[in-house]
Amino acid sequence: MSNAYNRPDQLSPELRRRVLDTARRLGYPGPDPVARSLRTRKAGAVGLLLTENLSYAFRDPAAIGFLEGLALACEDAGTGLLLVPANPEREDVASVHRAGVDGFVVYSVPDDDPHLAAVLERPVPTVVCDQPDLGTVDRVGIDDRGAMYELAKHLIGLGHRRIGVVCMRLARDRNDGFVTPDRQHAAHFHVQRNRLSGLAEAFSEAGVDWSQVPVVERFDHNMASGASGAAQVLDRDPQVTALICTSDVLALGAMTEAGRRGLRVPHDITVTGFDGIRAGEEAGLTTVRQPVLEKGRAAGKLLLDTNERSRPRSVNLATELIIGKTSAGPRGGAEERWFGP
Amino acid sequence: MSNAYNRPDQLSPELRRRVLDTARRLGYPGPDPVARSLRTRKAGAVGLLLTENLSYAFRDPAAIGFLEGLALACEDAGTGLLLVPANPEREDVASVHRAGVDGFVVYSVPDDDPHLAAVLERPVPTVVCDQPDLGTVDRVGIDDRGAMYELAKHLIGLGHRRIGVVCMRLARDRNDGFVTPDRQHAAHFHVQRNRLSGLAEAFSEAGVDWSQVPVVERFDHNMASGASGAAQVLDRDPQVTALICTSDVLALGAMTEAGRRGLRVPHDITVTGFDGIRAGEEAGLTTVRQPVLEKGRAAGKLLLDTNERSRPRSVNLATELIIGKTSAGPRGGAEERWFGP
DNA sequence: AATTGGTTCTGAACCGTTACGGTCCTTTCA
DNA sequence: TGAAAGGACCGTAACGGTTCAGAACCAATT
Repeated sequence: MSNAYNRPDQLSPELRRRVLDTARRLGYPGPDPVARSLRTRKAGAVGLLLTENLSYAFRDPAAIGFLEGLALACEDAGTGLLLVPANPEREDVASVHRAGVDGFVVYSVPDDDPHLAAVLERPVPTVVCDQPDLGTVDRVGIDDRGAMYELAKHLIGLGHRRIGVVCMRLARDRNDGFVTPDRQHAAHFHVQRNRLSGLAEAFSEAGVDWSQVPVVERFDHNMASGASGAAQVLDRDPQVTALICTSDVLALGAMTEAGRRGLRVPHDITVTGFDGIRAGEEAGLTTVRQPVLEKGRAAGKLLLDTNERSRPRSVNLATELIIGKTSAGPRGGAEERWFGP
Repeated sequence: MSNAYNRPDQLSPELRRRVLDTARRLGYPGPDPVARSLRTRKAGAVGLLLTENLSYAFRDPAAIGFLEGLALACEDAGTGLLLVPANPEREDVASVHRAGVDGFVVYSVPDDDPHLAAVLERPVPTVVCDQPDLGTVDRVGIDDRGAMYELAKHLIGLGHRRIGVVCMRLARDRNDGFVTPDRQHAAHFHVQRNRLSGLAEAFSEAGVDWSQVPVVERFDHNMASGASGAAQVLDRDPQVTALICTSDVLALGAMTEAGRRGLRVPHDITVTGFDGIRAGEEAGLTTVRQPVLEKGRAAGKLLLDTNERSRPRSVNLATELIIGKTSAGPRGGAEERWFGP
């Protein structure tokens, strides 16, 4: 039977025809994919674990880019891509246990996420993305710390010393508000922790007391969060000359808030982002561009690469500092004078 | 063993602990999801079939919205979402056969697609989206024909009689160029066929000879296609007063091309789209808004609804005509005079 | 005629789980 | 004290394929 479907060369055409005929007559719907998977130990799909609600993946431009790249790699290999529902609110990891997949890609989850732990217990290859190097599984990421350090150096060169920061969530608990240095240091999101640490290092080197810098955290990642985060920073210290956001989406929201307050960007205030999404590009945002699509594709390639893997591989992709139209010297600062009246 | 993991009430805590202990000691990685699926006849996932390359789904705003809605529904039900790789170039339907899923959602594929046929042969519930009503499976869609008819009536009311059309691919073969009425009528994409037919009906009623209207088809769905399609129409007949596009993406491209030719929208030429995507909204595009997210959610709900289903259900969602800033009366036409000098 | 070689076909084992029914032991009540 | 009832535990049979060993058959060679 199995041979009739999958191995036509093993039997005579005549028998094959007869088998298939009676199969159809009996209403046999073709080999069951699950039974096949059990026997062959191949599911023909890779699982994607996201910390956010599944639907969030389709709302964040950077996540969409990552998905596109990952889908590209899956497509090339002819495997399916299973989006695993991992509600961050619940501790329920059953969805991870139930996922019939040949491997997992884990995208930007907090390092203490129970879903991540559940994935690592599964005896299948795994690639983590935007996570710390676990040493046991493959990793894809960028140098968040170095990239942010470079961006900070740019701002310092422009003369900024009094700054504010708006960042994404730092842990699984909701904490919309100012962030203590302790919380920054202990952040469970690798990406955010390293971006903040890059900033802290650069500004500390420039003589800024980092513990006095207002850093505001937002749980939800959307423009509204960027706007309200910027508002909170500006309420605390209206004198800041630059708002550094750890994502473009937040930065776009921050620009909205600046406009609402009559602050011109970059004349009155500098705003920077991170990611290099399309909307930011159109707004001329100063940011760090990271190859999100390539990141997804690299993750997929790593996972689906059947070659002998000696030890876990770690891939760092290159980023690019984009100097846009949203950064300039502080009001009355050095840069300003070159063009000013 | 199974009970220790899944049915703690069936055995004493002491035994459970002992079982789990030795399991860990033996390096048992937990129940195998595939074997479980085979036994319980539940895969815990639904499959999504797209006609395009998988990665396309993450590039088209309307598709992204649909995916978001579908993901929302899956999330609510705690099921995974398997993206089935169905390369339209190849006739290879193995990916459909290999997909271990409890049901399929089929999104906007040509009605003669072999992948669709393969899905319908599988003994699992199916929901088709933006497809003709097959009578045998659930369906979700909109009244493409009626919506486009209404949009056409709006343009006719403005005074447009000399129009051009840019549409998406009408069949599986690439045919970038003008479309004969025959090909329009025989289009294998339900959505495109009905939108064109709505247009044809409205303009015929207004005394326009539809067979003389330039209709240009583009295989790839992106802004560049919209631009080149518009160019082809305008080259054929520079006198057209309105460019009707069957999607917002194409319309945005058409507007780019108009600008390139020094044509002001809507003063010199009217451009309309279909879908109601964000970028179109920002551009003030006259279009038909369809609830893409709701469409995805409805498809998921229909599929995951375990209630007794009497006969296949068919859901039509409401659309809304959006009169934007890209439509006005033709040059020197009636509308123009009201505001003109 | 017996051996060899090759092809086609059949049957059984196995993949890892869950569902089900049976055994055994303990408790309860007449 | 004995029978009935109930709970805990265990063994086994599917689920539906794939794979592989070997049987059966036929033709060619010795």
